[in-house]
Amino acid sequence: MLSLSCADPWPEGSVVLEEEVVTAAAQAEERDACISSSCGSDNLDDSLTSLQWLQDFSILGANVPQHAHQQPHLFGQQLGADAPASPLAGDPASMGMPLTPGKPTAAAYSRMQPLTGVVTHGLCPDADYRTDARVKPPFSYATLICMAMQASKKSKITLSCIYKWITDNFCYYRHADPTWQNSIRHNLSLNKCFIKVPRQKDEPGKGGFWKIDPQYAERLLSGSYKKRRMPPVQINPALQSRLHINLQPGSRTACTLRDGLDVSPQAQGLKEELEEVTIADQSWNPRLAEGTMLGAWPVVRGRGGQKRKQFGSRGAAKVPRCSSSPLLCSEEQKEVGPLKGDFDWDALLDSALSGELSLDEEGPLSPILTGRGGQVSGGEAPEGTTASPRRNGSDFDEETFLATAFLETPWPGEEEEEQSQGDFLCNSNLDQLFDLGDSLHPGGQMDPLL
DNA sequence: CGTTGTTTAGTTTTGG
DNA sequence: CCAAAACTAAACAACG
Repeated sequence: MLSLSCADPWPEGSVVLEEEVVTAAAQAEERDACISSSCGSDNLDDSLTSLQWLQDFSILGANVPQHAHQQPHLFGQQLGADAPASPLAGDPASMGMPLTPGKPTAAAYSRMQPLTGVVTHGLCPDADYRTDARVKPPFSYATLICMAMQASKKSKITLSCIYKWITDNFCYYRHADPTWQNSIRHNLSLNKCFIKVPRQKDEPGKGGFWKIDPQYAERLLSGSYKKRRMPPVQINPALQSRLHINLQPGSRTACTLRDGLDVSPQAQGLKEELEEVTIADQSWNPRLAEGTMLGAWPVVRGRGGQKRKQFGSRGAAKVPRCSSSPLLCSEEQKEVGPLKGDFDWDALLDSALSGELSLDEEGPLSPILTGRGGQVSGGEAPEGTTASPRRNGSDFDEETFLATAFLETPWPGEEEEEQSQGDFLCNSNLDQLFDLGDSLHPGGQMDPLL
């Protein structure tokens, strides 16, 4: 019943490395990072950073042909289609938005698509989630949250930062009904993968921080994941109605990648899956797609959300359509900095794992057993033992696992944080991870545990 | 008052 | 067909 309510797939106790101690230093660090990012004055260089990232990414992809198909080029988009010079050119509403510079923004992903393995041919080149408000990103909320977390380069970020990252990187959400934020919050609260890190009393600002529960990152390595494809592309109803967009269902999304998918052997197997997945439209890395629960969307999903609910009931007014929105307080604006669109699953995982190993950003901390429940700031009995029925995260793990897979190599240029977060997932480890992944999905089969 | 966080409940989609 | 997962909606409390 609950969206993320699946019982904890992993019975083991949850070992949350870090106590919910948000040290002043950590906070300062976070702020600093934020300041130097999208919210900062240097954000004007968004395009440049994005390109830099893109380039780095492509290079990485090239270096790792074996896992090329794992590259996050899910954002089908033609290279260059989205001129970095105009980050949100396609989104009038986003004009002036301090796009999170550099790093894998949605657009960046789309841009690099052609540079990455498997899904580089005949894939849906039109979808640019960063600028196209009509297409709902194929990411689950959990994935979006994780992406934001990863992008922040910090193991923990605020809710507002998550909002910001999402709105900055996904045009759809800038125009979508604000209810998605409710879903984000719901996800954070419900998903076992996310841990709430209370804000220190002396720390100004509202709400706490959120981080990924290391135990889930760890479990990613165990291949404990299932797959589930995301629903079909959803046209932003709000935007659509607002702009009276003349959508041509299928035109944008109806693309196949059946042609020219000659990649690694593994890709072969994936290809089938891919076809299955992309047959409908969305085209991107099958693996990533699955990992992130992207997957094809067979049909335009005219989902119930709006069906059941009346817009404007109560959320309509609270959502900022633009990153500079009132959604964020000055402090939070800064926090968003690190979000720069930096999306490195490796780092994310690394961070999480490191955290578990007391390598969390907040400094060496002794691993602390804590229950997941955000409230649990201290140590609580391993929740994993008592699989909370309301907790879910299986897919998240899957997503993270897979997402991490393609990002086997750290982003060049991301050194700073990466290093600070430890090298737990060094190449060797990643290799293992990938090996596991491969072994788990022979022939494209993604359900080792199923 | 708005944001944040929790919780409950219903709907839709997907995979087995 | 069923269960699980993902999503949506909404009520409500706490907090700044």
